[in-house]
Amino acid sequence: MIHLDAAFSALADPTRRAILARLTLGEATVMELVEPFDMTQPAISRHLKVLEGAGLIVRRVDGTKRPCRLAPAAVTEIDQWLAMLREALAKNYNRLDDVLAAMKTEKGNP
Amino acid sequence: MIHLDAAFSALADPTRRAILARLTLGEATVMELVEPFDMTQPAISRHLKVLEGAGLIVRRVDGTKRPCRLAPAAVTEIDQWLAMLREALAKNYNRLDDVLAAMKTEKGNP
DNA sequence: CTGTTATATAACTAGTATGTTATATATCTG
DNA sequence: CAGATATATAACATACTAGTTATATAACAG
Repeated sequence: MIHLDAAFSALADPTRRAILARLTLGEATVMELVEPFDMTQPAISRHLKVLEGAGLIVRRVDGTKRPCRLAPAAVTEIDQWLAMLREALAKNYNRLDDVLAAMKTEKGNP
Repeated sequence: MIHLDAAFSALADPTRRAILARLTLGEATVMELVEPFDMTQPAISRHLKVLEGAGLIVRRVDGTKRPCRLAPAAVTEIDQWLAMLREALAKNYNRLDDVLAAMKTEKGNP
């Protein structure tokens, strides 16, 4: 679980999430990614570096271009970590005493 | 998808992830959460505020205590958003041309 | 070789995050 | 009521983030 910090942190930025959304349509070069986002090329380049460092994308070299595409590594790690929360939430949902205790204190205290 | 920024950002911090992990075992008060983390109480209180703002936990009032437990809201949103990436990754996995193109450029360029 | 295109890096600024200590508030306990 | 306990808030320092402009590097086109 080495990437978790970097992965969640990378996903916390809306520009980076938008970049990932764009990449679901397929590979894109840096300039192709700069275009839709009203932002300078160095800014996007750094976002890409962050995404790459987090294991969310990979890049290949194609002449002077560096096409990016989605990578599975980080998503897998995140999924595994979230599984813990999902499991606990599912369990709590079935424990009525929690719910009842919450209702009791939210209403009138004795 | 209002919480996405806050949720991913909240999860980016290892202390907050550890708090959530602790909460999978069940409700805990602020002081109970302070204890295992070598950090002051105000620091934990703020982490809890962040987690609550992100929809990752909820708190009830029990006298002078404020027990926290996991909430499903944020996890659901995150899961929905990640579904997009998972889907795209699954699709790309089947597109051999991508893989071949990557292999070609990674080896010898003509 | 020269100019152009694609990308990366450096240096800087402004805003935000995270921790600390000190203090306020509210409930419990005797 | 008085003191103790549980939590929140304020004020502050430090460090990180994300953007900018200017510049470097490297490959392509002619």
